[in-house]
Amino acid sequence: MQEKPATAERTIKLDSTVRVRFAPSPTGGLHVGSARTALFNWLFARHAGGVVVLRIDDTDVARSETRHEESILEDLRWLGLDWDEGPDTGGPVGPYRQSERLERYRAAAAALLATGHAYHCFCTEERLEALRAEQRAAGVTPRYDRRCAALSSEEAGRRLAGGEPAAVRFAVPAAEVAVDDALRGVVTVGASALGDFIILRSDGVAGYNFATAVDDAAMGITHVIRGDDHLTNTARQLLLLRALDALPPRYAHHGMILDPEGGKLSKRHGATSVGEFRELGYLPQALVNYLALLSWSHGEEEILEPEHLVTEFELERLSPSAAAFDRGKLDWLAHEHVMRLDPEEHARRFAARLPAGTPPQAAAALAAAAQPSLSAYGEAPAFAAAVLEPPQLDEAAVALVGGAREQLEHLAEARAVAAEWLEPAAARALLAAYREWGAARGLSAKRLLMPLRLALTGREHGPELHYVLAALDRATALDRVREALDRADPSSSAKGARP
RNA sequence: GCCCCCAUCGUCUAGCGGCCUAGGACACCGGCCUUUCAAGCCGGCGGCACGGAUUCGAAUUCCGUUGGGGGCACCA
Repeated sequence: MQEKPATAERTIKLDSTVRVRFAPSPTGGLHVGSARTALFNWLFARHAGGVVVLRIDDTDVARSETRHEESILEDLRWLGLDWDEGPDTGGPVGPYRQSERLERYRAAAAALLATGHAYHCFCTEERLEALRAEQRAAGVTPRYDRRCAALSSEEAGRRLAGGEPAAVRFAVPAAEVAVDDALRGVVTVGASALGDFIILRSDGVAGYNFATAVDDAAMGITHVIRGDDHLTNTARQLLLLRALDALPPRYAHHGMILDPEGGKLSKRHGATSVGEFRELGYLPQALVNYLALLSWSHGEEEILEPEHLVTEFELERLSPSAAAFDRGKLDWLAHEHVMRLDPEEHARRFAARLPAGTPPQAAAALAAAAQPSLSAYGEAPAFAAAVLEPPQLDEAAVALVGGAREQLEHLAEARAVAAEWLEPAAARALLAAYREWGAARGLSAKRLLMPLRLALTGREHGPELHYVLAALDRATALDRVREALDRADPSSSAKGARP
């Protein structure tokens, strides 16, 4: 018996308002993969002027935790992905936690039982496990053998009345299911690959596919954008929706995120959760931009702010293939976003990452020095420490400093009569005068400045020197120069130390 | 094992039968700038997985192979 595609004749009304949902499971933090899926849904809905629903899929009672729900909401907010209806805000089709909707699932299951679309199953876990092992060994797709479907209603009723635990299974029709995917066209899944799955566990809690189908219908969800790992689930949900006589949403299955080697994304390759990227100090708009660019593109433009993404997003341009997570490209994009940030906003974020007690003048100078090169604010402490922490000069550095005594003493004199703190511009002017003075004596910029850098920071590399000078107060700068000179030639310290 | 999906530079992608001796971005390499390292700017390297078929013409369509990914729970 051939059956026509389920969705073809049941398309969503064109004039209906777009309604999408994020449906995270609170069994852990928000993964970048889930965040990207949420982002696509959000972009699609916001672009269309639609409604975003946040639904907590917490039917896994054993693994769901409130603290995870809270952290997911926090991560979503941090990313700027807001919702119109959800467990915190409420809404017309609530409640928005599946654990609070169990009665609805039971009622729907009862309806399916009554119409013969579902049946009670008394099989034990042990039997099911053995069955699966057997099937696997025989090289066939493991699936329920429908033993309990053959039970007469009298017998089932008798066993139920006797208190025997029973789950409810959906009777999958022996036909093919056609998923009309927005990105892939019609994908046909043989029902033989599905098996009669459980819609209500023996403890009375709904299974994932059932709760999802019931809620997508009850909440008026018009579009479901999700990873292609859900393709076979979609077939199940379509069957369920049809049995429930409900209109299915439009589905779009995008590709998944892979690790840099093309495998499954895992911790082995660094941060994988939104929370980790936040802690590393990435700008949320940068992570959003990067995630959007994995599987989606907009011409040659790559650096896009969230508002821009909303106006340009088109579902049809989502790629059906998988994409590897590239930390290098994320860092480049993040860097671009840092450079575009308002300098004051940047300085505020930078300073917030510095140790307590860092002088504001130092923080300001270092922030200005760092803006053209940072990718994430987690880099701030090390960037600042390289300048602020007492310098450690090695032998070579000491020798270089010793060879530049005259220049350094001249610079120290100039610094000694200047303000306690120098703005970067003032420091730059001071250095310009120093270079002029040196040039008149035939000293190259390098011979003037490298010894100074070494004396001040002990390092060959670092921010431009005027920022270094601006980050150190007068006393500290002078102490460092004198100390370095002292080490170069202790005997001349009396000469070197001027009032 | 069975079922499903995917397949353009190392990576993300543009390309939707002739505008393609395949464009952009990251990375990489080289140069410039420069007190250093970065950053920035300029240039270079580098790809249609393979085999058939359709067509006057294929990266673009179809079939197969190979490769990768996903699914196959009283998890979601």
